Amino acid sequence: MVGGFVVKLQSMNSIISTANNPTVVPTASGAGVGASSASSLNASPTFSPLYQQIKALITQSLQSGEWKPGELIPSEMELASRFKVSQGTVRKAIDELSAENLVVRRQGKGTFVATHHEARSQFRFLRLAPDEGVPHYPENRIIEVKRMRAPAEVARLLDIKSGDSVVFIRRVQSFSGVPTILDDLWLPGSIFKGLTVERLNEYKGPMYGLFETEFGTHMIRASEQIRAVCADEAVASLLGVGVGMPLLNVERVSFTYGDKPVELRRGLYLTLNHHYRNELS
Amino acid sequence: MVGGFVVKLQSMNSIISTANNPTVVPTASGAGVGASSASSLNASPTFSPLYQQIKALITQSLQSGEWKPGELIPSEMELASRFKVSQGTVRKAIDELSAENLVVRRQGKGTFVATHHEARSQFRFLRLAPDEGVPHYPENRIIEVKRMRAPAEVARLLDIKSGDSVVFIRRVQSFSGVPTILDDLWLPGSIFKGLTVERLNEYKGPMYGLFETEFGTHMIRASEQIRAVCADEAVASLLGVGVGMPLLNVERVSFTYGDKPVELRRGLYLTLNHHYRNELS
DNA sequence: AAGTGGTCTAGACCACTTT
DNA sequence: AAGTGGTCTAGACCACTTC
Repeated sequence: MVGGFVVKLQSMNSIISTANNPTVVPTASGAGVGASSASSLNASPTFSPLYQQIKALITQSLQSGEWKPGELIPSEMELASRFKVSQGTVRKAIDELSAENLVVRRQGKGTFVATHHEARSQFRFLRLAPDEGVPHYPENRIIEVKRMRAPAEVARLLDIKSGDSVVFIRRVQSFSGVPTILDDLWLPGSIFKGLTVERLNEYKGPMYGLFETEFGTHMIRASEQIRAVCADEAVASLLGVGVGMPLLNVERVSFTYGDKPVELRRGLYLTLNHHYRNELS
Repeated sequence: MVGGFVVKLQSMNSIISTANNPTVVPTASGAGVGASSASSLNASPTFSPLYQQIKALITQSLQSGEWKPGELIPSEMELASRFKVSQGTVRKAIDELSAENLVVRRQGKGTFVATHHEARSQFRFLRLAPDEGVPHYPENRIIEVKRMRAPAEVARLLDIKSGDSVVFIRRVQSFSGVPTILDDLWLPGSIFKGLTVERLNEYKGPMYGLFETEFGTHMIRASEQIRAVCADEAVASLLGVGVGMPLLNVERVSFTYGDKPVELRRGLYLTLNHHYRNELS
């Protein structure tokens, strides 16, 4: 990435009225971004503010891997000169990226690409907390890893074709030795080639860290649906509880850049001594 | 509120060093920002940035009822001149208040105090969504309203004394005629005087709207803990399901300005055709 | 001392709403 | 036309980190 490709305008009107310019105005060195075509007939093409365009450009660099998780990105001043905009505009773009947890600012040091290898955001995606005491990370036990063909429902949620290869993982997580979470995961086979039970067991730390480091896939957000269910025989046996024990059924779809789904997870949570915490604001 | 009492500085150092000023300095005419200097002793009492102080002042006006829910607050320019700071600083303060849903900006019209009487934020605190189709608001049936003395646990969560008066409400909410939510609520008696089953039944719309309008208490955030339980006989009967049916147990504490708890709610959700939705980001 | 992000200001113009 | 919030710029200084 060298030249800034940015459209400096806030609305279509200004351009049109000023002169008979095309709907897109290139800045010093480039053609426009978000410049929806140079069509003469424009049915309200909705332009973004400059900082939104800058934000999109930065996000592209994150997605393309130009800057990898944990790495330092260019300073605001440097990005400003690269994109030929003011530092304040870059700042506003990064403000939003920071609010969305895509990057992390550190005063005096710079702005870093967010990573799952940090205690800071360790509990962002682990919502099960103990009723008493402080949260801590569970122990991991991999039950099964296999490749299979995606059932229709799994394929639909992962946005792949039914029958496409997926990696299936079953694991049990325990707190202080007490089995509490039974997770079933389905991962797109095209992304997670070579994922084995050995690699999963070798890896200490959060699984999203492994996804990030070993498979170049950084998860940035997830959507969950929660229901109450009863343990059947198989589940009860794995969690060491009686059949019929009420459990939280947490179905999660995780996304990477560009709203691309990269994980489907079905968790069964035992909530005798833990609870799913949620802040509504 | 007339004069702005605002400390224009970013750290304690500047104050102490400049002179033997008190820790708070009124800004008659806008003394210099960040009058830097060398300090003799840094006790590190952590000063807030100017915009945080402005934010706190605005929040006070919200809390005191100077501006009521739904009302227009003074424009950014007016607040800037009132507090003797720049418009940009007021803007940054309001940016955060807006992000926290305490106020709502409307371009061209002004900034309004957030209210629960709006379709916009109707589903902010109703997280149960249908598995199929679009979300809609449930019908309400009040089962019981009574005053009682707060049990120890209820008192603890509401931050009142055990035995203090509380209003207890039980209601069932239905979607398309199907009973789905059984709510038990405990409200501090000191705030909710004169709350009767008639008033609850008269009132159409979200209960937080009634709290806001009739009792001057605006709920701004809530904390939930979710568990899986099984329906006992009483619950099963009210929800029209069999004993042992798994249900979500959602325990909520709601807060108004100043992190003051104003509601304790225990909801039991039937999740056969609905789910609790949650976005992790 | 130099470089980074964080705060504050001042001014310009745009987009939207109401008068 | 006037007033509001929204965007963009430019410059100053502060706080923090590293050299």
